[in-house]
Amino acid sequence: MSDHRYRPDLAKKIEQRWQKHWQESGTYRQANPGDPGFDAHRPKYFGLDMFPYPSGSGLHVGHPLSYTAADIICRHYRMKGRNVLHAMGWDAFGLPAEQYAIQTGVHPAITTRRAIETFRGQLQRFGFCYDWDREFATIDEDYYCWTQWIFLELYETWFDKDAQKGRPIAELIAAGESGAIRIGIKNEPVTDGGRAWSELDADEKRAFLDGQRLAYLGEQTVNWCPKLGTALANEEVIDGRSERGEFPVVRKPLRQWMFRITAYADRLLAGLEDIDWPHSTKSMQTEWIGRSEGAEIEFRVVDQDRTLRVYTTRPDTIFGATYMVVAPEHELVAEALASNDDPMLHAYVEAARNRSDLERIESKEKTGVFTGFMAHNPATQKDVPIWVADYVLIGYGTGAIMAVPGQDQRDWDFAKKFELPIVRTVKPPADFDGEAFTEEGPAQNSAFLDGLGIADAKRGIIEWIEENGHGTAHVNYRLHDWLFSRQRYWGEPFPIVWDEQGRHWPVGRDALPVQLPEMADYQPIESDEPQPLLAKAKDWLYTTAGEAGVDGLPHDAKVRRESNTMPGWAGSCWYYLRYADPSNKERFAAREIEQYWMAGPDGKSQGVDLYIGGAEHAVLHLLYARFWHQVLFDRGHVSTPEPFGKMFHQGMITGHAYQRADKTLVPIDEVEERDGQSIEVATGEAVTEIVAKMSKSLRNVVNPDDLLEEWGADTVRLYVMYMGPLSDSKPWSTDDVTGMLRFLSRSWRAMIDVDSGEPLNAGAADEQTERLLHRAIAKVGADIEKLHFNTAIAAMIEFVNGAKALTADQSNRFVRILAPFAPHMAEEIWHRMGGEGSVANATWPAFDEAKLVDEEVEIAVQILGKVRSRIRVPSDASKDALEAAALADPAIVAQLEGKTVRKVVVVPGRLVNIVAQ
RNA sequence: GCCGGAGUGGCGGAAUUGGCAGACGCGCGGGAUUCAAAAUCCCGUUCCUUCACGGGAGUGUGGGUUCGAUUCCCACCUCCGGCACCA
Repeated sequence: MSDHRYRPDLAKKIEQRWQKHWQESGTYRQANPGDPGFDAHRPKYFGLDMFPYPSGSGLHVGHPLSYTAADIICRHYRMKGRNVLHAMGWDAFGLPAEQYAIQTGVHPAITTRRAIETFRGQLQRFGFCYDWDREFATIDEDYYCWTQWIFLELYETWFDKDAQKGRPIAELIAAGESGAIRIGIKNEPVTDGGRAWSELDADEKRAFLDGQRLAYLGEQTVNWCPKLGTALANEEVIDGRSERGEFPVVRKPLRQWMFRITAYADRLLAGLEDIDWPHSTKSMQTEWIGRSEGAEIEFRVVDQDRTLRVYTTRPDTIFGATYMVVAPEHELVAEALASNDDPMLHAYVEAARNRSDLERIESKEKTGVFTGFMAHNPATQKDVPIWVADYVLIGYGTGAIMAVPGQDQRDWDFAKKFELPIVRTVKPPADFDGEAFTEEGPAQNSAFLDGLGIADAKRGIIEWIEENGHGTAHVNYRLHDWLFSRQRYWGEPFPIVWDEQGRHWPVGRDALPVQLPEMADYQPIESDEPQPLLAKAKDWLYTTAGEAGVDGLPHDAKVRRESNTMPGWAGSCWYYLRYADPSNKERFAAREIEQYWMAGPDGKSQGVDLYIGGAEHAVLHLLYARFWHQVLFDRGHVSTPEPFGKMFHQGMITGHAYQRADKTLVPIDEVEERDGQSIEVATGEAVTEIVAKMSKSLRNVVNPDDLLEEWGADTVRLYVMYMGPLSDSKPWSTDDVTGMLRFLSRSWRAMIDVDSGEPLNAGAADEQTERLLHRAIAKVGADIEKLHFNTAIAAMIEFVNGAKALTADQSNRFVRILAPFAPHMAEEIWHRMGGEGSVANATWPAFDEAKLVDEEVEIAVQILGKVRSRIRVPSDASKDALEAAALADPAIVAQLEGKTVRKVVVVPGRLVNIVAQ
């Protein structure tokens, strides 16, 4: 009876022992520049995992998937001699934690800390090589102090358009004072025209500066979610519902803290070119930013003292603008309602207002009503009607368009329905039988533009528009400024106070953090009107300038704290920087430490070396974090222009479910296998097995704790990596896990005597085994770097299956390539074999190129592309030798009888193809 | 509708530059060991055809380029992800 076989029980014992040992001896602690024992000559590797949100329900199988991948990479580079930064922390502020606290009636500070404990415990049982000394949570005062500090940096930065760079507000003041800039009519900095800084009074100066800050108060139509009791960013609203909870969202004008992310639109686009990210994610960001070039054109409204400004990407078609359309929320509509009592108009606007975005999207049938106003088309000199219609959106461009039915299908549909005139200004080809013509063609019916192609016509008309004062060329973005305030409790307070005149003041850096007040009552106020929860904490809310640490006001001046909180994204925007230097009290991270881990010892690295995480954050976290990072870079606080040099998305782990004939789904526990058929127990009907998302309702969710209990961590790590390519979505199949346990068990048996538990050592090395080992070392190393973990594991399996008795030296090398994948087993064997220190610090084994090829190879001989025979030849056989050997092969000779050989194609080492007829 | 990605055995998947399709794992079949079972080990396992040797077909479908195509080109189908009246 062998007591030392590798089974789950032994695996768990080994795993617990080593996890304890690693923690106690600080095996995975990584020294920083300046620390004793730090080797500054080694290259760095910064492997980053997505910042987990510690929810009350614990880890999900998606976490171990991407975390194991990063763990293998980090362990591999460590063995290759790099300093590796790999840490874990907690994204702990935010709505879900607060919702969970409300459900359970326990304070979010408690539920969140508890959830963190659960998550940490679960992650530690996987044996990940995090440097736990670097752990922090966004709710730690030491951390959110710096989140507030970065907010103040954005507050004190303006974007210099000419330099395409964020600069300190102090430089803007200096430029004003020196006369280098003047203040234009739209309160923007200009070089000529406008007013001098000295002509402005104090309030005007303040308004000018506030209008330039990257963090500013904007009166905006925001996405208000009554159910969640908070406003949401555009990115958090999907089809008119909240991303979290899927509650209805309505539009509401609100004065809120905003980030001027639109100023960085071009920088955010340009930066994508320099980073190694999935193409799909780059294009999602590009589309989200939605840059387009065109013109803003002013149309005089007939008999009214106002103009109507439209944005168009096709100013060249202005001669075909036969009517105008404004969105129902456009201010001109309010004026129309006041001066026009047409019941149709009133009814339409009322209906449009009550129509949700969802309903608008669902029905593409064009609707609209004439407003009663006419606009003057400056190109045709004709007056055209202004309609209101909900196919024009208030949130894009100016909320108004010039309608050109001849060149725009939407306008065509509308014009047809309401019998509006259509003028084609681009000549379609003779055989064109479509409706609106949107392709390239010569201009017509367009006076001085006639005959020009679209690009030339655009240039010509923009010149004309600008010369005649009708408008200007304009670059438009779909991206909106980022709404940054939430009306909830569980978030970072803003480092801002309000004085009695209603002016806002920054809290001094020395007074940070502005602590989140303890509140017993954190129930949200479900309401149609925004009511920040922190306003209920009166003692905290009302204070003095001195107490709040505000410069520029008398010490005893009464102030009221900003009662909004930051959204969940705040903490995750910069956490990777804090991993570098998590306990720094003077700075978010010491300069030289940040520089080493982000830019590298040679300054050439583009931030994080590998960031593995889901694709669902493509336009949220990944865009926001880039924006903050670019601002910090412009202000000289970080050393790389981009935060994440390489990004990789893992696929989703799905589950199985069953489908009835009518396509409805059946949970897995309501189906039985009978005679090889899947039968729904309740009905006796046959159902088919399909792949479906894991969900509680289908009862196909896999719990990581159960997996660890049943198999042990090393087996589970191997299985999630072996399922398929990391980036693919793939179904969980518990039956397959056993294959990985068998592989580990065989590996163990190849190196350890299962009767005595002592390491095995064959007397002499078997040459074929040695070759297989070299091949495995080469393949595993190369595959890890390519993130091809499934084939790396297959290579190790092939080695173990093909190996004869191993020498101690062979075991020693094999256990080192196994170590990144199955670190506990590898550590155990390493020590039983008398290895020094931790296998995690052993060097990656070398291989000999010469041992990768066999001396003799079998190559295929084809006739007309079909394999007819195989011959064994020396692997370095020449072309001529191969051809001769192939033509001499008896099977080939027989096949060629009566045929003429026209050509022989020889690929050395691969095959011979004989063309014969 | 537009933009990505993907379609390979019963299942998950593998295939350097265009060069032996199905590595590796699961499952399944057969055998060894065992009183028996578990575990383990060995052999087999794309489909059709043949007693067999062998032959034929085959990487979503249809064409094309090539001595040779899972790989390149064209058209189409299906699935997944994203965007969607963006002027």
